[in-house]
Amino acid sequence: MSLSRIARALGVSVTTVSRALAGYEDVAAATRARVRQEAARIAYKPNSAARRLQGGRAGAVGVVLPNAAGQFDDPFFLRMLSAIGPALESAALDLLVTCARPGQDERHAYRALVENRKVDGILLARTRSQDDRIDYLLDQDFPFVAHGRSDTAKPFAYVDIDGEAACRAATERLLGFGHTRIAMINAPIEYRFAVHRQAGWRAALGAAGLGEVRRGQAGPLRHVEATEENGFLAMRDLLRADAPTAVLCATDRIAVGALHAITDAGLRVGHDISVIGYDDLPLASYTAPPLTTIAQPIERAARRMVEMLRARIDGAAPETMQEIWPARLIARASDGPAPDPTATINRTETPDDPPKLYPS
Amino acid sequence: MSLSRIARALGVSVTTVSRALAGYEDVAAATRARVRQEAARIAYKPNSAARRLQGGRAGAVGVVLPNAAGQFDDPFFLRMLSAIGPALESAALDLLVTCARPGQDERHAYRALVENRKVDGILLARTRSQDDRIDYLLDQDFPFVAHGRSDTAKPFAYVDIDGEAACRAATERLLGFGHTRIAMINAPIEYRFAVHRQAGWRAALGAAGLGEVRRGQAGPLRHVEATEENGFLAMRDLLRADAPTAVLCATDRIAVGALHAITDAGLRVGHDISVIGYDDLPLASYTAPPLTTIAQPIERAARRMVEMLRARIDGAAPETMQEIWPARLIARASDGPAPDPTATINRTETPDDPPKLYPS
DNA sequence: ATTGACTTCCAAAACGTTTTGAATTACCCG
DNA sequence: CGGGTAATTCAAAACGTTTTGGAAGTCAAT
Repeated sequence: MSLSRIARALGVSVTTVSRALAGYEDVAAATRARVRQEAARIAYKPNSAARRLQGGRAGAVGVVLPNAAGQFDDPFFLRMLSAIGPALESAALDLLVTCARPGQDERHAYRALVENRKVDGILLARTRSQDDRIDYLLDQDFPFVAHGRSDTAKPFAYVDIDGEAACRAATERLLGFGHTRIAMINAPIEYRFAVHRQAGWRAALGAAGLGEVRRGQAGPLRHVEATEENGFLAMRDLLRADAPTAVLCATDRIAVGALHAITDAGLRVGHDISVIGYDDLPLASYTAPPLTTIAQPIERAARRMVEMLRARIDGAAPETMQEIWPARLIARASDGPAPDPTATINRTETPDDPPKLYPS
Repeated sequence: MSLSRIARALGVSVTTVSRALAGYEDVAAATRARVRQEAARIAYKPNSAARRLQGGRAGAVGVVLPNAAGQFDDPFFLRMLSAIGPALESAALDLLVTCARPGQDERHAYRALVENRKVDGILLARTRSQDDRIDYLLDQDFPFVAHGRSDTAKPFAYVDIDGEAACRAATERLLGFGHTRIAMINAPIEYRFAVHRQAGWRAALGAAGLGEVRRGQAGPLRHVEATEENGFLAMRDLLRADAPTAVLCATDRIAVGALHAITDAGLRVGHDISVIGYDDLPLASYTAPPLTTIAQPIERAARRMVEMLRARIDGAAPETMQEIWPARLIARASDGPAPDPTATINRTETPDDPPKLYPS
């Protein structure tokens, strides 16, 4: 109704209008100007459905949010979205968001996106070692970029953060403080990021001669879906069973729960027990005490993922699009020197000297 | 390429295939069955662009996320999205997400959605009293549903939470504890929810005979964009200038910052100063101490908004789609009886008895 | 005057649906 | 056997764009 309307008003053909607006050289400068002016006058906006139908491209990119506790409700996804949005906009791509519970729902969501040609490419996060979604997309030869690695035969494009190095550094920091019983509360091990973070932690323990990591030994280990509540429960359990003096948490949300369990037990975070988180949520500066944590450049990674996806959509090969970026430890007040062993003995009782959160 | 492919394979017309799959009665049962079978065999999926072009509908709904601190990064939006997603899916509508900084960017984003016919309707949240977006959409007669009210001449569809009643109840609770200097750290007053929450707080103070709400009087008041940091700064300022014994925070994120400022000053939350938040983030159970706060049924509201939007898209009038739902106070441990006045006098010094966060 | 090269324009096809209006066939009734 | 009704099918148009493959016109060189 609209290109044709301009065409009619000006007495030229639809083709000419189309090409004038697209800036082709084969339309006279004068005509182009007239077309442009009329288009502006009636505030012409191309119909995106028509454009897509003709062009064979959806002009959109898809993201499927995992709709489950510890997943989608994680601020992580908001940060990703907030960076993806503007990056896509500058590429004139729309962002199609779907929600799906991990499992069958999720497979269905990806199939719907691909098969109905609703999007030209997909961004996905929180990769798993064995990842349905990635297997499917590789199998379909559909352009996608992941945040995180996965175990696959064929290569695919990803940006990942080096959680292994980061967690190794964090653990070494704790070792440097003199801790010898350093627990980890990790996310479920099927997530690839959990594998890496755990590997870093374990490597640091091993290098320090605390290699035999078994229950009751140098490195007690728990796996939970990453919510505050699960962090709380896991920490409470650790306090009962394993008596670590330091805990590395796979996410800040876990750490928040852990902090709570520790204070709840009458222990002082940063004195009796050190805690290090991962994510550097805005919140992390405002826990009690402020959380030492690991910051990842999520926004920058997301922007890079969009760049990669555009290249993939244009047919570029994924082999050269595999990047691993460093994370950075942010030292705050939730960790510190290992406690004097004698002080730790009666740790289950309320200490005589109650916690003083912000020593002046 | 696809309806026609089935048609060719079966030796019938495209029309017949289309109508068979759509379930029209005017195609013979036998034919319908054959078509269905062939469609299933080649895994036929309609091309959504073609469908949209023909139908004149976008088959999608838009959400513009405000990309600014204290806004988009608020878990509030994630909760909304996670409820909107499934609700739309059952209506076979896509969700188009755009990010935009409030201001010119934002206007542009809404115009793009409407003018390029990318969506059939829009959902928006965090309404302002004078709201560009709403004015524009009303002016364009474009279907939309808001989370929150606004000052407009024409009626529009919304679901809102009764923040006024909730904040009035929360303030009354504090009054019942014997507090007489009850501050509020509110979000910027241009947000409609801030207006309501403030009105509830003020009404309760007024009814208690503490009506003269002025600086230095019964109800010190601050306005900040809703981040932890701003909550922290505002609370610190309040402690210096106004010495309230209780603080009502417009959001949990503000409350988290406020808690921090209070403990930082050597005061005990729930004893020296009571704090009540608003949102009931998952986090709220895991602050120190656990936060008394107000819970809103965001997910249910979001689902209802989708229902309304579908009706609006189908042409229903907005007058009957204006609902205000109650919120609910969740009592935890961050509030309690007003402190003995004599104890409050030397509140700026570190108390002899340091805070004990979790009294047994 | 013819040829060739440019410049400028356009008709028509294509993308994959849905809808409209009509054609064809089959059947029953008088 | 003619006429009407019902059941089934389909050709064509429409949605709004982009692309393809010329066509028409102009100009300069031959």
